[in-house]
Amino acid sequence: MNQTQTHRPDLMAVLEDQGYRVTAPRQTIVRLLERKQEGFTAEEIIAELPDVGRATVYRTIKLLLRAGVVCKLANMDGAPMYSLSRAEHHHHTVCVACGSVGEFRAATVERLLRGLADDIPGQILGHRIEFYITCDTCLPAAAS
Amino acid sequence: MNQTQTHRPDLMAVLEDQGYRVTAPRQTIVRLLERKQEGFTAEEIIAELPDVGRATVYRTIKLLLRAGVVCKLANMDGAPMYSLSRAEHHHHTVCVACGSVGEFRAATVERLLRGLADDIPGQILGHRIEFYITCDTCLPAAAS
DNA sequence: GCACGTAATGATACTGCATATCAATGCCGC
DNA sequence: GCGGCATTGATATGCAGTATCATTACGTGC
Repeated sequence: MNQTQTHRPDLMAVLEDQGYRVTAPRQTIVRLLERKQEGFTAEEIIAELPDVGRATVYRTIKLLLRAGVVCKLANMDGAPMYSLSRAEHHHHTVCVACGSVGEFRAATVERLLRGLADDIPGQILGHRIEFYITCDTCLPAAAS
Repeated sequence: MNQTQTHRPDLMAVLEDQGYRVTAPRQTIVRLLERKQEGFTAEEIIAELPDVGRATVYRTIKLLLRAGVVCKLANMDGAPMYSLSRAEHHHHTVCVACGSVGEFRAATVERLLRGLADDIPGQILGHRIEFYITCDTCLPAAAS
């Protein structure tokens, strides 16, 4: 539950472990992502890397998604965004002001999920839980 | 927590209350929506109502969204869908097999939200909670 | 060190979902 | 009946993402 703790994985190594080649475009993308503190959109990455084709950007993001080191989420409007993930199973907080994405894995959530199994008819396959916040850093500015 | 209980609002009356005109296209759309048992997509509505322009369908859905009688949600793949809403504040279960949307408002969820306020840095503005399930009706078929 | 096969790339086109534009129409009050 | 605003729908556009496909790069076996 510490938002500032950043265990940043070596994304390229992750891809390599999965048997993918280390190529120049992939390294370019991955290096950019590793520097991102906030959530990001695919189009943003594409714009920042004019020398890499859009297909490659989307492909690489998809590889990272499958590898579990990147998460796809949505901002409050439902627009898609991505964020690096550090923990295994977690949920997200998205600051509507600065776009920073936090992860939390409160024990209460997991307890809730177990309790809810009785409340929900049928078999639970998956869930989506996201919180939209004004983060501590943005709160002072928002108050003005 | 009763999925089959359907208090179906008169959608046209809702729009009228907000000061919008009762027009033929809007009535056509609204009548179709009122018959929907499952979640639906905008394109589905557009396809079923060839005489109504797509802009009008999207516009009407947006009016209903703002009025709070329709909810926008996402299926497990993240594809957007809509559903009529009956209760005030609730969350959704989406059956991945038949697309039926259930609402639940388990007390545990609200308790969770209050407890989480301490865990999450900053001020919570909103959240998104969706469960993807195989509903009781589809379970037998899924087992085969 | 070369040839072959597969992985990867990127230009382009396309799909799905949704909004913007805008001229035409319709309804309402006066 | 007229002036004005709400509404409509055809069309264009935008955004997110995938499909296609010819070309290039890589790595492995020989």
